[in-house]
Amino acid sequence: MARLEKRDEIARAALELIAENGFHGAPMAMIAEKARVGAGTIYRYFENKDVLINELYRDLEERLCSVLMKGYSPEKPLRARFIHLGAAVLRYCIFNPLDFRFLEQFHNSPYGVVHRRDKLFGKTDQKDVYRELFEEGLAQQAIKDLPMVVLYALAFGPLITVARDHILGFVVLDDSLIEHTVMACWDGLKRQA
Amino acid sequence: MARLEKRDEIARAALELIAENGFHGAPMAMIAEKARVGAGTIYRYFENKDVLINELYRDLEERLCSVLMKGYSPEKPLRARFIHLGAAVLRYCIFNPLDFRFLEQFHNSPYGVVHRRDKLFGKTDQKDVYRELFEEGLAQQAIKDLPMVVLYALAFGPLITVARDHILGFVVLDDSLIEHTVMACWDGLKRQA
DNA sequence: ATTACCAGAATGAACGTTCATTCTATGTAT
DNA sequence: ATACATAGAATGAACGTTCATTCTGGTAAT
Repeated sequence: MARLEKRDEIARAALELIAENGFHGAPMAMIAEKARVGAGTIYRYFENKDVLINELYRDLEERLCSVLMKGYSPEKPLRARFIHLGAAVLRYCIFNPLDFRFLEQFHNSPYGVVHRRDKLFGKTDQKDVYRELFEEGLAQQAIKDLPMVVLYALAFGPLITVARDHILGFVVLDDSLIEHTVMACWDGLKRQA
Repeated sequence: MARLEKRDEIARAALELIAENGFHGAPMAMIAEKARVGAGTIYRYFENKDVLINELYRDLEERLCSVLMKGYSPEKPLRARFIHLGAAVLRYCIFNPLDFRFLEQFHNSPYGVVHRRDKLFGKTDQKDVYRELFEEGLAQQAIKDLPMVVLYALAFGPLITVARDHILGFVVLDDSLIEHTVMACWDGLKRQA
C-alpha cells in the first residue's frame, strides 16, 4: 500500500514546483528529484504530464469544495451565506498559498480555459453552490440583474486579486480585512437601495 | 528609415503570437517567420527575448495610459471619473484583445510580479491616476477605508475578469453592460449609506 | 572596394518520454 | 531454514524534438 504514498509524493512535488515556477519551470526531471524517485517512475503513476496536471487540479478542486461547504447552512440569509463562502475561499487561498498559486497557473493556461468553458456551458452539470446562490439572489431581486458571468467576476475578481497580493506580500490580510473585503464584494453585487 | 518599420513588424508579430499562445508558444523562429525576417535579424533589434518582451510591455502600457487620459477631466465628481476610467479600460481591452491577452500573460509571469512590486513600493514614482483618485476618495470619506491594494482589487479584479470572459466568448459586453459593470465596481468601493 | 545588413543554417542546452536493465519482495522447492 | 525463481516496480541513461542564440555566407548600397 506504499503505492498511494508514492503517488502522493509525486503529486505534492509537482504541485509545489508548478506553484512556485509555473508549468514550464517544473520539468519532469525536477519533479522526480523532489519526490525522490526516478524520472521514469512518474510514468507508472501518471500517463503523461498533461494527465498529471489535470489530476492535480481535480484533487485540489475537491479539497477546496469540501472546505467551502464546511459550516455552510442554506437557511441563512443570502448575504450571510455569500460572506461565509467568500471568507472561506480567501482563507483557504491564504493558508494554502501553494494550492492557490497552482490554481492560478492552471486557470491562466489552456487547461483552464477548456475547463471553464465546460463548466459554464453544461457538459459537467455538478451543482455549483455559487450559481445557486446567485440564482436565488436574482429571483428575489436582491442582487443586480446582470449576466451570471459578470456576477462571478464581481464576486471572485477582487478575491483572487487580493489573495495574490497577500501571498506576494503586497498586503497583509487579517480576519478583519478579509471580512471587509468580502463585504465590499457583496456591496458590488447587491441592488443598491 | 525602414528600420523602425521592421522593428515594428517584429514587435507586432511577437505581441500577436504571445497573446495567442503564451510566452512558450511564441518561439523566436515563429516570430521571425510571422514578421517575415530571418531568425537572426530579431537580435539586431532586440538584445534577447527578455528585452523584447519588456519593451513590448512598456510600449503597450504607454498606449493604454494615453487612451485612459483621453477625455478625463479632474474636475468632475469622483464617481463620474471612476466610471470614465473603468469604461475606458474595459473598452480598450475588448477592442484590443491581443493587447489584453499579452498584458495578462505578462502579469501572470515573473516579469509581471517584479514590475508590480516596483510600482507599489516606490522605485518608479510616476503619478498614477487611479492612486490619486483613491486617495482623494479616502480623504473626503467617499470610498471605504481599506488599504490601497484592496481598493485596486475591488476596482480592477472584476474588470479584468469580465474582459477575459468577453474575449473568450463567455459573455458579450455591449456599451450598456460595460457601464453597469463599472458602476457595480463603484458600489463595491463606495461607502454605503 | 568597402561597409552595413540580413536570412537561415548551425549550435548546444533543455525538455518530455521511452526502455533495457536493476532491484525487491514474495512465493516455491528442497 | 535455506536457496532459488520470478513478477513487477523502479531506475536513469538515451532519444528525438524544440528552443534561444550565434555564426556564416552572401546581397545591396555607397
